Amino acid sequence: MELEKIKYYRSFEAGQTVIWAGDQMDFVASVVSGIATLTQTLEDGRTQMVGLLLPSDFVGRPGRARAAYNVTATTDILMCCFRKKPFEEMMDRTPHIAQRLLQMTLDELDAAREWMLLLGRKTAREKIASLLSIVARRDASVNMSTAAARMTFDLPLTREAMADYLGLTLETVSRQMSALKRDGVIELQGKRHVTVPDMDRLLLEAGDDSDGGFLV
Amino acid sequence: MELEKIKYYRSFEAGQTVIWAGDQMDFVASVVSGIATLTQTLEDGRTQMVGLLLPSDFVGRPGRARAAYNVTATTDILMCCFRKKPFEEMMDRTPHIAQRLLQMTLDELDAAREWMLLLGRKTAREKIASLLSIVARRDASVNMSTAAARMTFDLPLTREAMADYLGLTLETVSRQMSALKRDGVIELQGKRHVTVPDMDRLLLEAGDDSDGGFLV
DNA sequence: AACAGAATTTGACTCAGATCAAGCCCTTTC
DNA sequence: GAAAGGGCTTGATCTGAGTCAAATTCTGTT
Repeated sequence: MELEKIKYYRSFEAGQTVIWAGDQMDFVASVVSGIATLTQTLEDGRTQMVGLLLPSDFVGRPGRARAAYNVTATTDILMCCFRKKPFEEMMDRTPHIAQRLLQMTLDELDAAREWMLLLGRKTAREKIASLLSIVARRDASVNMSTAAARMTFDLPLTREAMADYLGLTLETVSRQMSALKRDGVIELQGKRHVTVPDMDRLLLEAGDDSDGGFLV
Repeated sequence: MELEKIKYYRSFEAGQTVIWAGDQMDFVASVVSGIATLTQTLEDGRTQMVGLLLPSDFVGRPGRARAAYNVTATTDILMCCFRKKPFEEMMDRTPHIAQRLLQMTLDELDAAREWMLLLGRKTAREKIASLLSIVARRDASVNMSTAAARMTFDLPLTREAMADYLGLTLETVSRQMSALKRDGVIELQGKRHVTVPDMDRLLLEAGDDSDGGFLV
């Protein structure tokens, strides 16, 4: 594909900021490996994560000069970048790219709206359960494990990052994790490694309709 | 334009439901006049508005059979509809449409993310002030009035709809409206007609960076 | 192995916003 | 013009999550 010619790679270490909101951003990129976060902040420092970037996710917006959000590497991360100008020109010539990007953006919009419901209306416990089931689900799709059975994964986020994602404080996140553990909904090996003995139970705690339509 | 040939109009009265989440949806549409809302609900009835549809906004998703959200007319509304099948075929043939749709979707995504910050991190007072400034801003762009001066508009939403948008209860909305009035940030003529004597003051109360980048 | 610093947990207390409960203000309607 | 109902306001009280403040556990380092 023609895109190959204009791509290059950049890597960032865990904790590094990839882009600051408001900065000039002359490339678009997609995540190859690792995890990054999109965050917004109020000037007094309150911060809200507005997106989680997983491998294959796209960053940047054609037709916009400046970054709208902070992008931070949560783990070591490798990104595949395209200079924006050539990318935009190619998009004009190759309808397929715009269509693909449209599908991805619509998926992100759905995920954002799902998250609005969570932020606006769910309790702290439901929020935590929702986040855990999303991470579990993603892991399941990668490891093609069976759906409702026992399930194990690593949390890719610190308690603080979880709090920023869920619109909570890190103390509340910690308390609710402890509560879910005490109630047998999850088991913890260390702080980050989680086992879910009964996925349906977790989904129930998340408060969604049982079908579950998260994307992220 | 070729789209003209497959379009038709539908109108709905204030309060009517345009589409239920989960329903078959064999058309896409754009709002001609009036206002509609996109809402999501948890099965116990908690509801969160995830989008506000104003004239020129687009509803529906190419490549998806069922509606993801409830769409409700807040005012009498006129929509311009296209049957989905022909619309999708046309999108394949006409790259321009996909590109235009991509821009609109990216704008919606930005708005959704701005709203995530509001839902996750703002206080009730800031939420109300934010909503008022968005409505005021939209009105200003329609009526091309000057920016920071005295400004007057009608709220297109009931207190309950405001609550669903902001992730609050209608009592809290009412109390905060009263508080903003008491503090001279807004003036009320009746329940729905609002005057903002000092737009900068309102923006300050909304807690955003002073530049303000809301889209909706 | 002991130390330093970060990440996390836990406790005590506070408070913003929810809940429950009247009551008020408009329209509409009979 | 009385009644009825929807939309809104206001008050009293309750509570879930925030805040402040220590512990505790984990990790990497010297």
